[in-house]
Amino acid sequence: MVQTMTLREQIAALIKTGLEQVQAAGDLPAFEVPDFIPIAPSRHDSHGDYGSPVCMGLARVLHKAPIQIAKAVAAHIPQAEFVEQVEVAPPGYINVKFSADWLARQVPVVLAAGECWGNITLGQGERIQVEFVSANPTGPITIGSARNAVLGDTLASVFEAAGYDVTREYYVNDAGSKVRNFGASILSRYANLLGVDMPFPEKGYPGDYVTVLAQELVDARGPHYLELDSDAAVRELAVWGIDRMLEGVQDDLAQLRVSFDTWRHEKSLYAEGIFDEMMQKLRESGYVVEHDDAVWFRSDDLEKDAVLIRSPQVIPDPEDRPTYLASDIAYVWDKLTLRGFDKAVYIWGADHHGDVPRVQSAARAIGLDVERLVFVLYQLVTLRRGGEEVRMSKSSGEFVTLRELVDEVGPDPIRFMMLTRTVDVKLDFDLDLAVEQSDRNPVYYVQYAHTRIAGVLRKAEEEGLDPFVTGDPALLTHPSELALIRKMVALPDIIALSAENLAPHHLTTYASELAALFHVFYHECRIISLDEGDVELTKARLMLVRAAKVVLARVLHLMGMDAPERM
RNA sequence: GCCCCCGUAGCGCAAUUGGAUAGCGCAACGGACUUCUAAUCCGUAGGUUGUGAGUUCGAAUCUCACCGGGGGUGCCA
Repeated sequence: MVQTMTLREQIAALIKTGLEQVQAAGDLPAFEVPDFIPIAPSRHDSHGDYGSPVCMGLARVLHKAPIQIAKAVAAHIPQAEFVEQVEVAPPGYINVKFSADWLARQVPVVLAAGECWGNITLGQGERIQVEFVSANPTGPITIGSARNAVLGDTLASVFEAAGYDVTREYYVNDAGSKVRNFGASILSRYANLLGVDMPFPEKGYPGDYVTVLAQELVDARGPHYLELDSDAAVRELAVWGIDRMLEGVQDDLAQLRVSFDTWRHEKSLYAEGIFDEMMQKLRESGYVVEHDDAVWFRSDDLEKDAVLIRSPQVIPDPEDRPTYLASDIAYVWDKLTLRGFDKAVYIWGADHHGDVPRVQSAARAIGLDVERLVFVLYQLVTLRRGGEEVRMSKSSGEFVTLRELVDEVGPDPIRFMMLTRTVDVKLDFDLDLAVEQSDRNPVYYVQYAHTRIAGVLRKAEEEGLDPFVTGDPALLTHPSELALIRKMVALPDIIALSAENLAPHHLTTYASELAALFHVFYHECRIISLDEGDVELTKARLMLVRAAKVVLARVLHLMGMDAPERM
């Protein structure tokens, strides 16, 4: 069950019709109907459920008071099943109030939709690729990447719900000098373990995990790699090490309930000739210049040129060739042309914001529509322990791994905390607070609502009632029941909002509000009553809480969280 | 030097993207369990949205300047 129009869109359509009809009827002079009609949920009950200030904007063109325009328009807004009343409020709002009957009747609709509740057709099957995490495979996943992982995965889920055909991809940076340093780091540790002195590379990776890898090698292969030519050994060990790290990355992310459809290796862009194809294109169209022992990408929409590749001669082995921008351009070409995605979404830390114009400009240079590139830049995570900031970097060898954190607090609190804030704000991750399992942690508030419903349904069964009864929705008339349903029917709009604005944090706000309305309802209305006169009401309310449970589970699952039956 | 992000109640953050009376959670204070899980609910208190101008019917939101905090970038030029 997929909704083709969200409530917001339906209301916009009604008002649009009103705007057209009022002119056709000659009640207002001719004017151009705006293609975007602002509609927002009302913040006060006296304003109905949704309101639109569209007539305020028309006051100037029509030289009339907004309230008069609103009245004239409102008179031409057609009837709709879900609308009880269209009201005009000063200074010129058009407010729409939902019909209570209609709201109650949405309960079985939600139940019928089940885990599909909230799905919309916004994306119209467009193929969208979300590339995220893509951390260098030269070490384990850190907490810094956790925000990326959660944002990317959740956004991908939101896109799926919004009707896109989604691919989750991890880009493996397995070419270039970092990889060589990684291999050399392993070799040096390996040699040391075997009692052979070998200097540690200047830009090597000092973390303990490298020594662990080296030990593994010693155990498995003995001194084999010392017998090889050291270049060959480094090369072999780099490939082996990266494979080993990727296994760990995949595993760690799985613990956070993040997984990928595809893993694209940077090296394969060279092996498949995509890199050469792209360079060829750029050369032909004159975007490439060579000077100072480097190849530059030159474009009028960049203030400065950007380094494409460090050495002008095309060296066959990408590991010997620090490439800067070039791989990224080949990769865009791969995404949008060779593999035919309609859109490519990049989830990047704000420290990469400088790369955005370069990639955009390069995409334009190879003839791609920049609108197809979507960048989500999030502010970085700072980690606190005991009130003190923990600096992290793989090259310093000091960091807190995702694995450690997940083992300690579980995936749900991490996911919720990473999602709560907008991407624009820096995230302070307080390890002490994350560990704390108390009501200071809003995660449990939402999950508890789900658990409570599960408890009620179990209780119903114990009392000999059928928890899956179909009741009469018309009996659901209590204000707290209707408030809960109002929130339930808003989910499709929340999904649209999150997808359009690349803002998955709306899900956490929504989940908390939904849970709050359930808790209020729970206090004000007894669900299971064994009184003879309450038989029908009990059925109706069991049906309502079951639907509420469906919506809570849906939004929790969209966020990649568990919807527990017990806590 | 230039670029990006942030500044909203004591603290941490929202505000459907320019709309009505700026919300939520912690923390504080006062209430509610012989009841389907109190990890809950109800109430009280807390604000010149960093400062100053501008844009307009209307600004937390857009523009400019300044003040604070964070991050990027500057070898060619």
